[in-house]
Amino acid sequence: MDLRDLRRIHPYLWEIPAGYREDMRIPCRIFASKEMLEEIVKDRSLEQLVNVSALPGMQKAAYVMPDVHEGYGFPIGGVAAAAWPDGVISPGGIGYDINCGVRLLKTELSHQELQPHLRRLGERLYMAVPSGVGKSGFIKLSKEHLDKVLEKGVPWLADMGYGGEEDIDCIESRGCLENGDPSAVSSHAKGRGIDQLGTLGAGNHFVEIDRITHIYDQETASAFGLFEGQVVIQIHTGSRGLGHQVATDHIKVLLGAMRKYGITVPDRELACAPLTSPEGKEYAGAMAAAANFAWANRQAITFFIRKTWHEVLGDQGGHLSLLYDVAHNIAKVEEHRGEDGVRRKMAVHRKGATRAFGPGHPEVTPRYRNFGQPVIIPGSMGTASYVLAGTESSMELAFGSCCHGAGRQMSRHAAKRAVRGERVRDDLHQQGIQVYSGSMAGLAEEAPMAYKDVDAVVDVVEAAGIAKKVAKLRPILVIKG
DNA sequence: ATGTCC
Repeated sequence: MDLRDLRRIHPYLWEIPAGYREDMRIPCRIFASKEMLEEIVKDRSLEQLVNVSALPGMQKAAYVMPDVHEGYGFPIGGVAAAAWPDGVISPGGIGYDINCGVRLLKTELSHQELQPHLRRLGERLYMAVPSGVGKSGFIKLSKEHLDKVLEKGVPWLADMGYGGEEDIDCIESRGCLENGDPSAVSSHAKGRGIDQLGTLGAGNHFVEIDRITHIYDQETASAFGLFEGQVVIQIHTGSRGLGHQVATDHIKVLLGAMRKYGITVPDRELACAPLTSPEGKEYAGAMAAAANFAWANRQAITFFIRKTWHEVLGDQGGHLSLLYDVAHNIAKVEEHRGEDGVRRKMAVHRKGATRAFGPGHPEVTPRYRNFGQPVIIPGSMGTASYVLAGTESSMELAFGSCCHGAGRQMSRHAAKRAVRGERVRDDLHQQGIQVYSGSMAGLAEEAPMAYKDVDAVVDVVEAAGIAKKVAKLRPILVIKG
């Protein structure tokens, strides 16, 4: 993509007009500073965005966030909405890690209070939350109970003793998409997932203990229960092997089904089917089931973190309450205004993008409704993370969405060539950050240098008006696959 | 992201 093909709408919003390529149905919009855009045009992410704008039923505009980079079919950091019921659903717009997401637990302790216990806590947490590719967990589910997880998500797991109503209330969609369909999930996918509840996985997934170093918005922070110096815990993981297999299985089916519906796409990786077709509904049901599994996974990890926390800290530890749990790889049917200003149902695909509903939205729990939905933005290892709040203007500017993290700027391969894992670990230790990881190669792939500057990414989404800063976090201890 | 190639 050439910078000259882009029109500047605002200082932090750019557009590729719908006439740029013949098959575009809607324009493409990019949230970025000029400096970021100069980097973004270097990979294929904007070509991929233009491809997305050509899918049947696309509404208003296809968006990318400042943390955008190339992905499978759709760019990571992308948001696109297909009209209900005439549009399509595309697994490439959701990603292989269905409902990859982040939750944040609030502690009642300050950094100083935790410090004497940190080493023991890190060692114990590393044992309590199994990490690494293919690792299994401590929960033994029967096939019948796995189906319950796939169908009912966190509310079922909470009934089994792994959480409470106050957790459910602070999860996007209350931890359950109602169309979760266990019968659309292959036995192969179920076999991969059955022993993986309560496991972290690998790659950029982590459990991280942070401290709040800055409050930007005192009123919202108080409503969210956040204060300066507070220790908080982030959990970043998804649907593990189960979600990956669901994506693999259904992409194959959809590739074969497109001809039947007369759909042509500019890239095979955009395989899709009409939302109301049997194949589209089957994928949507399987995706929802995998999403429910991912929420249940983050809930199970929360259970084991709470258990470990209390074992190490006793009564002094206090309660670990959930701030919020956000999905950043998911498609959901929501109501939004189209380009004509008329509200209609759409299947909003967010791939490496976070829902950021504004104040007053009925989908946001009453406890936060006056302030906007909490949005959790994890940085790369060793860098800051943020808690943001959704804004009213995000609803109009980007279907109520914002960025999801720092965003890669270096491939995994390039990162491994550039730095050794031992060096990354030692550098983090120098900064006072404890690292527990079973894979030095994994640490190299996730080195801070492999990621964009999260501070700059968050500054752009705030300046563009799609989220506002509430709190800044700095890492203390990180557990990785 | 992923039992990182059936």
